[in-house]
Amino acid sequence: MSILKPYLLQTLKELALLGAMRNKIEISSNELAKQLQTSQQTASRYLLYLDNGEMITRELGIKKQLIQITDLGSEALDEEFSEYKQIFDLPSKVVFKGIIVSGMGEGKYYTEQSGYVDQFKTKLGFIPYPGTLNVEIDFIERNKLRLLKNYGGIIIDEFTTKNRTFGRVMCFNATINMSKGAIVLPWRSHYSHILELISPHHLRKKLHLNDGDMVEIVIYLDE
Amino acid sequence: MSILKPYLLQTLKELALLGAMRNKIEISSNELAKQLQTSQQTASRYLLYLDNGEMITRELGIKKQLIQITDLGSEALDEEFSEYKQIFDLPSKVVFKGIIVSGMGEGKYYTEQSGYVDQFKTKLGFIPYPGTLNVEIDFIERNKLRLLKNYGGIIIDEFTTKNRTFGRVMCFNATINMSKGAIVLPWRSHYSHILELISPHHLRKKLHLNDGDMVEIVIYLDE
DNA sequence: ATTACTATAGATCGAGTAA
DNA sequence: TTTACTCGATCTATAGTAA
Repeated sequence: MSILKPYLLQTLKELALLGAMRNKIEISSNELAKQLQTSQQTASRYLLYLDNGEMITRELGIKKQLIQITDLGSEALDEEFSEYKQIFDLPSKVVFKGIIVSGMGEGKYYTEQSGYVDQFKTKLGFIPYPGTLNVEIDFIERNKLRLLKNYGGIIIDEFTTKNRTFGRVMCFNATINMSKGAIVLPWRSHYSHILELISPHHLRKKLHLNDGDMVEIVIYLDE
Repeated sequence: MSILKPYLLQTLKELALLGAMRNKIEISSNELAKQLQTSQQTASRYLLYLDNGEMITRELGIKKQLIQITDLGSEALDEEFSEYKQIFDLPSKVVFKGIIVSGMGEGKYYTEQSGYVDQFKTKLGFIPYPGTLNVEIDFIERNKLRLLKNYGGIIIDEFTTKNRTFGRVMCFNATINMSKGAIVLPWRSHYSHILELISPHHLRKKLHLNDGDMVEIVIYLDE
C-alpha cells in the first residue's frame, strides 16, 4: 500500500491530532471509532491497514494499544499539509509537474533578440542562456496557467526591429528542480500545455535533463 | 449532506489546487478523473455529490463545465487546513472540553497548605481560592494530557510538614470559560480523566457553574 | 475489558451506453 | 466530443462473536 486512501489519511490525521506524531498514544479501537464516528470493527480494520502500510507502529497490550505515527506516516501528512498550504497561502507560489520535451528551436532565436535580452536583464536580473527549456504539463493544469495570467507577472514589452515586431510576454520567477529561472508566457496566445523556461544556465546540461524526464516547476507570484 | 466524506473532501481539494477557489475552472469529468486517478463516471458522480452538497457551483456547457468552489466548500477546506496546522505548528495551547463534577473535598485541604500556597503565589502569581474545580474530560483526551506532561509546565516542589510530605505537582496556566486559573497535575499519578483547576476566584460562583455543565479549558504552553 | 475474525449487508466503482 | 444513467462487480462496513 503506497498511496493512502482518503479514509486512511483521515484516520492518520485524527491520530496525529491526538498527539501520535510526538508520542505513543494509548487508544482503544473503540475510542478511535468514537472519534471517527464509525464502528469499533472499522476502526480496528483501519489500524490494521495503517500498520500494514507502515504508517503507524503498534504495541498491543491485553487492553488498549500504544500507537505512534512512523516517519512514513508523517510524510504522508506533511504532503497533505503542503497541498493545503498551496491552496490557502496561494499568493506565494504555484507548482507544476511536467516532462521535458524538445521545442522546434525557435526559442533560441527569440531569446537572442537584444530587445528581449536587455529587458530580461533589468527586469529578471539575468541574461538567459540562449534557448528555452520546454516542459509539457498535464493538460488539466492549464487551469493554473489561467490563474497566473489573471494574477499578473513581470511584463516584457514588445519591440520592433527593422524586420519585424516581437510581441509582449509575461514572465514569472520560477525554479525548475530548485534551479533559478523564469517562465515566459506570450501575451496573446491561448493557454498551451507547454511551459517555456529561461534561465541564466544551460538547464539541460546543469540538471542533466533529457526528453521525458519529470521536473517540478515552482512559480513565484510575489515577485 | 452536511459533513463531507473523505473522498469528496479530497476531490474538493484537487479542485482548489487547480484554482477553483478563486476562479471558475474549466474541466471535464474525464480530466478530473485523471487527476484523481479514477474513472470518468466516478469523477462525474463526485461532482454531482459536491454540487448537491452546495460545495461547488457548476455551469455545464456542451463540452466541459465551469466549476467554482462555494463559500461552504471553502469553509470545509479551511477546517481541514486548521487541523493540519494544529498537527504541524507546535501548539501554543491545548483545548479541552469537559463537564463539571464534584470532587471529594480533598482539594480544599491541599490548596490551603501554606507550602503550596506560597509557591502558587510566586510561580503562578495568585493565591488560589480554597478548593479545586474538577472537570471530567472525554476519556480519549487523556492522550493530550500525556502531551502536556512531556511538554513540561510550572513545577511546584514537594515539601514536608511535621505530619507528612506533600508531593510535587506540575501546573499550567489555563482559562476556564475565559476566566484565569491554572490546572494542577500531580507529578506521580497516571493520567486521569479529571482535570483539577485552581483560580484566584471562586469559579463555581463567579461563572455560575453546576455539576454537569460543559466548560472549555484552554491550557497555555508558552510560558 | 480488549482485538479482530467471519459473514452478510451496504456502499462505491466503472463498463456499457444513451442523450 | 461531452455528462451521467443503469446495473453487475468489487470494495467497505458492521453485527455477531471467539480468543
